[in-house]
Amino acid sequence: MTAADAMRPHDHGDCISRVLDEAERRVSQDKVNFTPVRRHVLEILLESHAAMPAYGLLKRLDEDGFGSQPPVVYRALDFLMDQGFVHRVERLNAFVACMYPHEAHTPAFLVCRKCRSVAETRVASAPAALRQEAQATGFAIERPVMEAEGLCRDCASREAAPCA
Amino acid sequence: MTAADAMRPHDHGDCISRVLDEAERRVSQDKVNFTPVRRHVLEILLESHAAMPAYGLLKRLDEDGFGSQPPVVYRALDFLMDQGFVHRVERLNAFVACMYPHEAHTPAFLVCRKCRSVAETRVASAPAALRQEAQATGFAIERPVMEAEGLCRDCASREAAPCA
DNA sequence: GGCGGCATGGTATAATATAACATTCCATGG
DNA sequence: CCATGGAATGTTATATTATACCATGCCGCC
Repeated sequence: MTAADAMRPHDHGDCISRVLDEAERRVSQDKVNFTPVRRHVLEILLESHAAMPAYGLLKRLDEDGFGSQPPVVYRALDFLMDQGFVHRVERLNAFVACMYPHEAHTPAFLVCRKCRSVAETRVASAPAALRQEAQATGFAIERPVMEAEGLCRDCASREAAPCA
Repeated sequence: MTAADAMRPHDHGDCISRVLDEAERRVSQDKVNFTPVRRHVLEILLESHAAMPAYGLLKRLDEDGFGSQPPVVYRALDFLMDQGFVHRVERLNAFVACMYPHEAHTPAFLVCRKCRSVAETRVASAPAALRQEAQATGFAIERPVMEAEGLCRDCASREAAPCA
């Protein structure tokens, strides 16, 4: 699935089960502890390709009978990010399920400033200019952040014809 | 000045006056309104190459006799970002003075996760992979965000020899 | 059994950001 | 001259995001 695919209708059940399967596989392999809260947070995020703020997730957790306090969701998110199942979208202070949990990658996002939809794509590494600068200054890059804020196709057409 | 230079001692008064001069020039040219609060926020940010959180700036504004309420600083920052005099570092929810206010550019940052120092460099555009994805999905990129979290040279050496 | 590590539950509070409304100043046109 | 409208500011209140900290339970292991 590419980011372009994600923006079109598709069999979303597939996304969910592919990712969850991968998570389960890793659990048994790496002995990581895929507890109910953690799993549930991932499931919620997988319900859509949109980024969700921590407190949106927390509300869901509460409704679904898990804890209702901030640390609950932040702990689960920390775990899921460590495992690479979830990414943080810095521009939004929000979180998305990773669409490529089975392959190491540097994620990059297209973030619509209007509807806040998020498309994930993979890139090989940080931009060359940034890597060079890092090299020159002795800076060790650990986590590149690549995001682009803009307008998705749908919002752009709505902006062009505001009467719609 | 390159990011590498910023990380070394240098005549910092030069940085300040170069940037302020440019700001003044643009003010008269573009008829933008470089009011005292706005100017003071820029001056504070120019005091160092570090990123400063909004409430750190606000504290300074208050001490220096400008307003003490959040909107004061956020409005000034919005203005300065529109003018390209200030960038927002998403990873830190913090702000830095731009080191290249006289040239249009896409900024990119190296952000130390330990000391939170920030080095700015310029890149030509968003990474090719992201631009391609945008093209494919009809997404219009307006503001690329490129940051790399990691360890600066100083913090790395301190981490290696924690007894220091 | 006791100990250590890990996960959880929870309180409290810190840090970041915006909404909304009132006021002032001043350029511009009637 | 003065009305009017835009831009900047002042201020209150509140929303949103995040972490510090302490207590408890569970489980594997020596």
